[in-house]
Amino acid sequence: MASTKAPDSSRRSERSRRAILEAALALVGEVGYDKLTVESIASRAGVGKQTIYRWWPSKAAVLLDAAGVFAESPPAEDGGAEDGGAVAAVFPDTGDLAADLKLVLRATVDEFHDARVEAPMRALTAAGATDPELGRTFTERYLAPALGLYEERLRVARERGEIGEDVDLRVAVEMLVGPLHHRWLHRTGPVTHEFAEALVNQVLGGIVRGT
Amino acid sequence: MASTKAPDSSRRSERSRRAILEAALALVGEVGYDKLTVESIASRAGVGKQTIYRWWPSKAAVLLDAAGVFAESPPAEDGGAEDGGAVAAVFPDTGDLAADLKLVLRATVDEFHDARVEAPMRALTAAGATDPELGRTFTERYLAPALGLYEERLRVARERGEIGEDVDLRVAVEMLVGPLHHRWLHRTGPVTHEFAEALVNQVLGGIVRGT
Amino acid sequence: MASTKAPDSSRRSERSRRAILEAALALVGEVGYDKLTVESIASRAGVGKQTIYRWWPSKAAVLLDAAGVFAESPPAEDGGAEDGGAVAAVFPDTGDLAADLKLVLRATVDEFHDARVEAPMRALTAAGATDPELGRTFTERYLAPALGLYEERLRVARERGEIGEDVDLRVAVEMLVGPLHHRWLHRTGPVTHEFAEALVNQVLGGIVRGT
Amino acid sequence: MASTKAPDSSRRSERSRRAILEAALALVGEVGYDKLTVESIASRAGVGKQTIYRWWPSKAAVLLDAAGVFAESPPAEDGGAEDGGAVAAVFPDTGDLAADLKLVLRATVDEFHDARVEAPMRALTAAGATDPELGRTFTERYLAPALGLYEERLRVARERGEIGEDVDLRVAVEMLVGPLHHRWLHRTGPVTHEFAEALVNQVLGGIVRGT
DNA sequence: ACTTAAACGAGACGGTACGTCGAGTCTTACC
DNA sequence: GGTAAGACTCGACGTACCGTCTCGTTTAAGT
Repeated sequence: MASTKAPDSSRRSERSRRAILEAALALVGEVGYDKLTVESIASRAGVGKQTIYRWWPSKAAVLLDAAGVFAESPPAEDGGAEDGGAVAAVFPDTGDLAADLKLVLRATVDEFHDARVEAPMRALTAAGATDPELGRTFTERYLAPALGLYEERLRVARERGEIGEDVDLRVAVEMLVGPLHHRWLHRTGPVTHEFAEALVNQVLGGIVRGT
Repeated sequence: MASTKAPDSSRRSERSRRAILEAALALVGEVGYDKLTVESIASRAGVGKQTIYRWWPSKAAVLLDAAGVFAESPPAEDGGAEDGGAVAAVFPDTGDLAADLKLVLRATVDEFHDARVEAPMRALTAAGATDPELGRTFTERYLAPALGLYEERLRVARERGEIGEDVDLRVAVEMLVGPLHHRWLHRTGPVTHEFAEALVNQVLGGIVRGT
Repeated sequence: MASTKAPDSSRRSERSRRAILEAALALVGEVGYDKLTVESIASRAGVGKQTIYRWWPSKAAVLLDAAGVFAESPPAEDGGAEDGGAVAAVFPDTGDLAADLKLVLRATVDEFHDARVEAPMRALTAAGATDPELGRTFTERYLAPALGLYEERLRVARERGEIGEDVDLRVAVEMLVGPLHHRWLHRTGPVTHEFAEALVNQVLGGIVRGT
Repeated sequence: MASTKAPDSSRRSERSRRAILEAALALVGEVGYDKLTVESIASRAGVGKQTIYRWWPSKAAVLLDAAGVFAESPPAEDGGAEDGGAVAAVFPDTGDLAADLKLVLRATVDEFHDARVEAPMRALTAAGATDPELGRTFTERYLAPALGLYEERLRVARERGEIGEDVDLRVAVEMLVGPLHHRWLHRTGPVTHEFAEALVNQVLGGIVRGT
């Protein structure tokens, strides 16, 4: 079932692979996505251009993989809250739904302010907005799993009777995540811990005047 | 006293201006943002490249203006719900807040499915994600005014006592708009009228079990 | 009858044209034909690559034109013996055929030793050997006219009764020019004035023992 | 005492060697010298690139050896006139110098029209024109021995008193061979048996009117 | 026959140059 | 002086080969 010209991945140079991903990550932070060139990645990584084109179809795809490098190892200094890469992580469950959500959203706010995260994130968002295939991959690989964790936590809450039976959890997840992303992406207001907390409060409680 | 470089806008060719904006709009729909080139816009518009560079700093800026052309005249066949361009429009106020919000969000859903709107919208979102200046302009010119209309409507509702005194209206607006944009942008789920309605219901009522 | 994409030669930059031809000529002398690259020509000439590709189909074609630059003007310090470029020149006719031929062939020998001439000549010979189209052009443009001058001089000599009626003049021309080129090209022996003179003597008189 | 890098030629694969030479010969005929690549030779020969680089320094060197394959065995159907490869052959000596020269030159004309010979010959001529080292080798290996045979035949003729004492035989040889090569290489005229015969006649008899 | 080191096929690697595309600037002729 | 046209310099594209460098896998000489 292999494609007609697939390179032999067993002979792939791990050294080059990492150098490329790290160069891409560094450069997108330095010069931005539009001015990021495959040539500059190759040169920074000390690699031939062909080695990039052999394994990735576009600079966006490189960045997509590069984003995954985060989750793997490098800046893993703390012990658990790396929910951005959010592949293997588990959502906190202290029993207090509001507190758990606030914790996670506050962490997301922090990530949005981390330049090492923001640049590739904006780059991938931009690329995915325009290129459906890439967008789909990005969503499947990183976004959907993260949203799944939210949903799971909400489901548990519902089983505990904390959430209404008729609530659509997918919608609820997007109510938590969407506004934060929206404000960050479009700069419609300050992205702060306060915003995250107000958001959780209003999502949980609704905005209409209580009876 | 005229500066050495400022073009004299009084002698500007309106004919060329419109041709350029329409060509840009048409082309972004046909080939996508990445493959949209200034040269192709010039050629399609029957215009010299210099005429584009004289009046706009980048292809994104052209698109930014082109998006405004929508609101002005061409596809204005219906009677009120053109909130995407949303420059001069007024938010409906039938007295029923939920119904009004659903009406507007349903119209937004429809716009998201209109190919003439979606391509430039994604293009501008992508461009704005990466280019802060352009993003800021996009937000100020189109997004902020639209959000302002939401906020105004909510403020009226609060004055009527329908909304809690301690609700942050900016946050509330983003709770309505953010999830819809998020789902559209990242394709995390179907963008439907049902989604819009469930969203309004859950935003207004919250998701925690009522006492 | 114009081709589909012919550039407008009336707007061509003469400055760039000369810079390209001179750079090509200089470089082929410095690094040889095989290592001569279009990129290096462009860079040396201070010109975009595209400007080369716009006007010439290959580096060989550039060199072909560059060879013509010789005949035009630059190293024209003397007053008549520039028989290498030999486009407008006239064959000497002092009345003494042998002397005239020796004069010209000696000049050719000198040119073969002039590095400014040898490098492009070898380059064009090599390119023409392999690329029939280019070879044909080279022959028509430079070689055939030069040979024509020889033939003309021989014809005059025949009219004076100095050459046998049944002699094929084209063959005779090649008997004069071929051996010199052959020895130069294949390095089968020293290319000297003595060789040129012996050649003329033996061509005129033949090699079989006189009756 | 064995050097660190010299490959052990006793273990060399004769199978690969022949496959490479034949592939090179076939390919240079099909695509020409410039487009002939080491990679294509390797692929056609079913051989690793390294096996070529281990034994030859360049594609020209491969071709140089490949040319020798001719003389060895494959197209040797006739009985004597294979003077192109001309390694072990002997010049005919029927006693009639003119006839012998015409025989050989006519055979050379035929070879120039044989596509299996022409392509590699032009390739090697081109390569040798530009690369002095290779050119020297080509001349020493193939050309000089062939010219030596001519010279030998002429020397015999001189000893028989058929050729003038003061004739320079090296020059005479080049008078026979040079014009033919020149006309073939530069396409300055038809390369025919008639040309070969006129050439021999005029070389022997000279072109000035007999007293 | 068994061992073992070199040659082998394959092909990934760091590079250089290719020929093309488009960006943004500049020039020319026209209106 | 704005405009259509398009040539210009520049930089990046994605591809093709270069010559080098591992990888297993033959394969043939020496035990």
